[in-house]
Amino acid sequence: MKSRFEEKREKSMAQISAAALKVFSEVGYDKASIRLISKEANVALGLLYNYFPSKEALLENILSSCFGETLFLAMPEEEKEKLTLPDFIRQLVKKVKLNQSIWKLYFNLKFQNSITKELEEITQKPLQYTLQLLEYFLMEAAVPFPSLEAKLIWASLNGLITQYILEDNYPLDDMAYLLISKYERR
Amino acid sequence: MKSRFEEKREKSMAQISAAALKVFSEVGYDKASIRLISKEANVALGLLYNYFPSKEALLENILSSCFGETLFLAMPEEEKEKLTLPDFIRQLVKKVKLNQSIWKLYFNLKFQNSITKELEEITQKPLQYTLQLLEYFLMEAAVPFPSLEAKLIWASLNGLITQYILEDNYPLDDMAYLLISKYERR
Amino acid sequence: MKSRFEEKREKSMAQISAAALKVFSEVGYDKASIRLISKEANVALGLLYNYFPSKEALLENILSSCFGETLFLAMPEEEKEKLTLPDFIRQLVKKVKLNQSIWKLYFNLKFQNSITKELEEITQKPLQYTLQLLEYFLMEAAVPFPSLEAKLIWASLNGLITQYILEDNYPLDDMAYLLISKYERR
Amino acid sequence: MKSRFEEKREKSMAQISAAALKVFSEVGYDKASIRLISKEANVALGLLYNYFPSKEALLENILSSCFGETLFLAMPEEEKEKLTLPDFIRQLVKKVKLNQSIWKLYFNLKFQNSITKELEEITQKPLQYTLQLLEYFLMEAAVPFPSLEAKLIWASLNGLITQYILEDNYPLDDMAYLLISKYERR
DNA sequence: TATGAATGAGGTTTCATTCAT
DNA sequence: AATGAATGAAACCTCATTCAT
Repeated sequence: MKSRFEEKREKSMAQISAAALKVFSEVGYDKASIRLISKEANVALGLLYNYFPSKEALLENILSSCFGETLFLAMPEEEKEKLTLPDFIRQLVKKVKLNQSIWKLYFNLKFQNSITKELEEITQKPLQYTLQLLEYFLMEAAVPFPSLEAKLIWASLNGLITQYILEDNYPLDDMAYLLISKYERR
Repeated sequence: MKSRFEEKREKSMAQISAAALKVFSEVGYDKASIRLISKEANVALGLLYNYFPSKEALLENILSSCFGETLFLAMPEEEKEKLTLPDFIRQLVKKVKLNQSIWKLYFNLKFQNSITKELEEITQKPLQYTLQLLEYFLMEAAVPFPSLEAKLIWASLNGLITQYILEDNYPLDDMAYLLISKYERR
Repeated sequence: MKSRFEEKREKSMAQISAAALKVFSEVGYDKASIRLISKEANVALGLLYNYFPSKEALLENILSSCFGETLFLAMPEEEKEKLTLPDFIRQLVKKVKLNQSIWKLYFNLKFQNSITKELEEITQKPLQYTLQLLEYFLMEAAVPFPSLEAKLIWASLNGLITQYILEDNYPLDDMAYLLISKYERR
Repeated sequence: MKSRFEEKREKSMAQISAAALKVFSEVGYDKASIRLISKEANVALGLLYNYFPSKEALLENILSSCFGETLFLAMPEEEKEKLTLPDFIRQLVKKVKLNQSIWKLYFNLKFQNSITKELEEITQKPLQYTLQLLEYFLMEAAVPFPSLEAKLIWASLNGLITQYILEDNYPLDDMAYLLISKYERR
């Protein structure tokens, strides 16, 4: 059973993390001041430091707890075998739509050279895993140059995601459908 | 004929702009301090303010003088008619390789919500023009859904560009070739 | 007979006081955070404020309960008459060795101008008493300039104590012996 | 010839250093806020960081430029040979009177455990040199246990200095005379 | 034109203290 | 009595910008 304090802790941590993710993704990690985050979280300026030793640690915590899930890292082996490329894309799109903030934050960090070694470790694994998954699908489908082709699909998906993130009303579903159609019958 | 002062002005402005673009793209706009820029430009700390009223104005100047050229805004109408999609992609790739910094800066700003209305105006026109160009090619080639398809190609190209910018030794040429091959004979 | 609550009170107060003295003397009063003190005392962060209204009050309590004893304030008049200067020095040295922390804290406060009027009152009396004691010894021994001489001995002792506190393996006993030898046969 | 800027630099650095030494010695290094120092120096809050990379660097600069001189480190060898113990003490006293602040700061740091390795290096050399000088005098004068005796004199002098620093109207000259008299005719 | 010293608002972080439980 | 989450003032430090020379 959770103690009274544990509950408060978790509630506050969740509030702060959520607020931080929101602010990080909205204005960028660097411009997201602690003041702004705490205001967004409706907590006092210094409370953040009860839970996270630094702004950077807060970032790492958010990424490590969220980023992997937005890709397919957690998927069990047996499900992977049943998945097809179209499924994969459709599911990825669904996940992206639910996790716009984390994707925006990720690209923000990338284009800011703010990815430290710790963050690199957190983000690299799911990304590589995704690429391997793509290669696997293409090999199964006997597509030529499966590795190169996987890279292309991944780049295209990345492009779609960034457009979707940056542009209001981007027709992500249509685009995904179009992309899928290119790889369906081979 | 340019006066001696004008020459000095232009030399200093060029030095500062070049240094600023370099630093902006390397560390990101926000983390690029005026001190760092002036050091990189080998000029005094305050000189920048003789030419640009603010850091943001400097950014605008850089983007407005460089960004359009990296796309096809300056291309005359008659050349446009001779261009084909594969040509377009190849040339775009070439331009991207020569202008990595400006692209990196552009994405940096985008993912930071640092694009003000002024910057939006500067960057939007070339981008829309590019999309129109793509649509034009696809209509010429009688591709179905030319508008949607143009969007997809553009997203894919964006994806390739971001990968190229962020990853060492990304095989951009191979990827571009693969992308082209998908649209060549239809 | 003490109630259960009183026992708890006293135990907690003692724990906190002991921990505070340790931490104060180790890192200095200013840098000794309440968090560190409570951790050292194995009590909750806020418990301290059940017993002491402020950090400063805690300090005052510690000094007023310890500082006097490390000098000879508590000594009864009849013992004082039997004491000689060598005895006094030997006993002082012994006390200093047992109370390094309190001495270190005292000097820490002194050199920080953190001695408030309240603390001044607490510390001044034992120190003056000690000086009077020294004068008394010297007058008994018919030393010329007993008052000035007392000041010199006290300064020398202070010097020895600070060296002992600040330097590992300082030969305090040898030094005290040497000092005694200067005043023994007169 | 000094440039306009060099002059300003030096003037500001001197102002800041002087103010810092004053404030450090008055309230202690830790409690001496940058705000207070800049107010005392009549400069803006941030100017300090044009000249010193950090508060600690400012401290090091002050100590390394002042501390050595307050002892006898700079004294040439031939003068050292002409010096006697009484001379030494008299001169030391004179120097202490002129450099109360630096001495107070030194003790403040010592009793705060704020002496870093860099500061240790800066202060240790002059102190050791002083002790060696004392030993030299005592050996010349054929005093028994010259090394121990040097330590005692040094401790006594330290004691006198601290009393002088901490107490208004402490009769330092009289005390020094008395101390000298103990070592004069041997 | 060019210099860099100077300014002060605002960044991240610490910490004495309060208070609901 | 005891807990530790919560508060916000104030610490050190950075940096865009101004300005006298």
